[in-house]
Amino acid sequence: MSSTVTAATGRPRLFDEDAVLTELTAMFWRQGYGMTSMNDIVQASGVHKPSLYRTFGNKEELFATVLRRYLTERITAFASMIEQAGTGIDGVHQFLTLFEADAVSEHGRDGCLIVMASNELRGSLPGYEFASDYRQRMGECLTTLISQARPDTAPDLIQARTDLLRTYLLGLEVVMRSGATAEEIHQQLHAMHITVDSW
Amino acid sequence: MSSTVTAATGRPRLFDEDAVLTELTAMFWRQGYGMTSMNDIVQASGVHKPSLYRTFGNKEELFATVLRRYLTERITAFASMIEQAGTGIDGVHQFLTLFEADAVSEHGRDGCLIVMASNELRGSLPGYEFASDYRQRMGECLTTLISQARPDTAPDLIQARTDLLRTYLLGLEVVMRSGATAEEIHQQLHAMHITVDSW
DNA sequence: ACCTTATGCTACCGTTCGGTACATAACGAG
DNA sequence: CTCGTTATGTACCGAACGGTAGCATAAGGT
Repeated sequence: MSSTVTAATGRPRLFDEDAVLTELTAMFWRQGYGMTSMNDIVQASGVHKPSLYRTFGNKEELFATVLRRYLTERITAFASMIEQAGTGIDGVHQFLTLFEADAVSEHGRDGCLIVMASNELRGSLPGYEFASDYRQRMGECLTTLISQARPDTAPDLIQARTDLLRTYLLGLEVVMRSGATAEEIHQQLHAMHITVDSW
Repeated sequence: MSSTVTAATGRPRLFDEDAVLTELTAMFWRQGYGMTSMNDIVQASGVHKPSLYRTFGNKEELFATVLRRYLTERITAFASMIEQAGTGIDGVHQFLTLFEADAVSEHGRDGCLIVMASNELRGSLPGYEFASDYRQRMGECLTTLISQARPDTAPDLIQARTDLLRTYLLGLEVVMRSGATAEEIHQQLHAMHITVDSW
């Protein structure tokens, strides 16, 4: 008897599932959920509708898959920035600079997909439940960063600084998506650099 | 020959245009633009479709009207909060408390309509150009508040504090819309209270 | 009274939406 | 070679979308 893995018989699929998800992530990110039709998705992915439905379920499940994938990648990138930034107060400044570089990039201009989804969709659709998860994971990363900046800070204060920085960054993602220039984003971050100096 | 002003003859309309706009504002605010159909609008307003189109144009123009109206009301409410809050650092704390009271209200849970619109729609539709206007007017109000808090502060620092507070409040509106509890919002604002104390 | 103007309302338009039947093509297993 | 399985692609479905034509009617002005 073979293992529990069933043999993958039948015609192999011609498209790369991961590449398709990457393409569709960019599209949802740009246009939002409601403004992206299944025909748009077919055209962008090059995969015909029945194959999409067989592979990803319906539009809603497809979007949930995209969001899940985006969330893990985003948090990974976030953690990577914090690791790169190093420790001490300079680490926080470094992190803000890394965040800015990401913010003014091509995708950065579109803000955050999770923030966009939680703003557009309420309850009845996916994207909503991802927002609190995103906030929490973001908070864990920032707590690490802030703890390393001033190791002997009281936990309450670390928590407060984490909340401040996190909510501020969420606001910045809104600003980014609403069409701010690179200079404007730079100026916004300057305000946070000054605040960090008082920590 | 009469004057250039044409006489307003004919049957007067039966519905209150302003009341309808109020109702539709709440609806768009809850559901977003894309998720609100014209049939939803007909049902919510009690006005039939042809009357709506005659009065407000098409769906897009109707939404623009709603946004414009919301923007002025929102800024007025914002300025009113700042006026109520008074001067000094206590004034800033007062303002944050007033903001919190508004945030946990029924409409407050839906965040900000402008933020929602600028997140959902990009360029091709209204809501986008309102975002920068909203940010600027919000900034003017906050500059007043912050200038009154510490009258002898350098303009650069006032600008930085304005940027920080404004972007933070935008982030808070995202948090509000993504389903945060009243306690969570209170905790978030605590972080800003602490920061304000260092000003 | 009469004409003008705008109304409420029904029914409908063409288009696009998300989602599917169906026939066929490419594999592995016997 | 045949059979079962899974993918592909065309063509299509009913429903919902935003938007309108048309008509009887109600409220002015003169």
